[in-house]
Amino acid sequence: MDVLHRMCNFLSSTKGKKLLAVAAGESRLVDMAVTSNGRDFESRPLIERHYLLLAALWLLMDWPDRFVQACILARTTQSRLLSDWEPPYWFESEVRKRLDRSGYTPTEEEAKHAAAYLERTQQRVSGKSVGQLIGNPDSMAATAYRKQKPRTMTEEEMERFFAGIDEAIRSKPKGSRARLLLERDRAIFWFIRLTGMSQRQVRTITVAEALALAKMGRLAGPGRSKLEGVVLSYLRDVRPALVKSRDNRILFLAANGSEMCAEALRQRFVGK
DNA sequence: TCGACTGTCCATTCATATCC
DNA sequence: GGATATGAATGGACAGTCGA
Repeated sequence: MDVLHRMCNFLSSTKGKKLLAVAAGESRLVDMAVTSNGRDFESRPLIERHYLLLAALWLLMDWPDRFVQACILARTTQSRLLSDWEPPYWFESEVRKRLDRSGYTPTEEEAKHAAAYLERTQQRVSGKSVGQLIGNPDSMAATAYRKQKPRTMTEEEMERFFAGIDEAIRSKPKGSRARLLLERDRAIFWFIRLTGMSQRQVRTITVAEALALAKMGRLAGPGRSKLEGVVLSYLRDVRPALVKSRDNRILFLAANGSEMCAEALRQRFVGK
């Protein structure tokens, strides 16, 4: 009962919404929007509770095979399922044993099932998508579905990309942390686009170096004035709200005021 | 207003691939 | 072969949200 209650809450949370989607898709439940506004299970409308309960029951039937398969498809790992509570042994042991992805090597059979699921749900079958589903995009099993390297974005696609970021920025309240970080991301993207720098160079470039590059760098014409505009507006509107120490000379800062790590930068890119 | 809770951001760690 | 990039798993910190 404890697990069922926990699953109902988990499925309605952001971290559990992918698992809920898989449960709805696989069980042929009528898909229904569940608001993730921090409410607990008891305070949700009856129809939502009914839906969540059905999804949780479906997942826990045929324990543990169905549950594990759904978690793999939803990329839900043991740490998300086991954090912040004390699960019963029967639940914890199976979850740890079968959903701990560290050092995991997927089989061809698993890749085949993942590809079939992607096709069934009308998603693109690629090395990356199959690899993500089976937990290791670099595995031999996933590589078999790999096609060619992604091409470089066209100018038109690039414009749409930046328009998307602008739209996301406008959707956030002025002065909010989320808006601030999006504005920083936009500056980073423009900086990379205009300078062609690697992510490592962009992470470590100082304010002085960036200003020098913008004012007298190798860029010519509109590119240079655009770069200068990007740097100056970032320094005026965004960086002062992120910087914690006056001694910090790094241009692009993480939300905590320190230099961004490679993974953080990559995650921001991938998320866009 | 405040406390509980959720969601987001990102640092750390490890494994592997790619480039020079 | 070393340096660097990429990708995944994990968990802590903290901002945001909501109800009492």
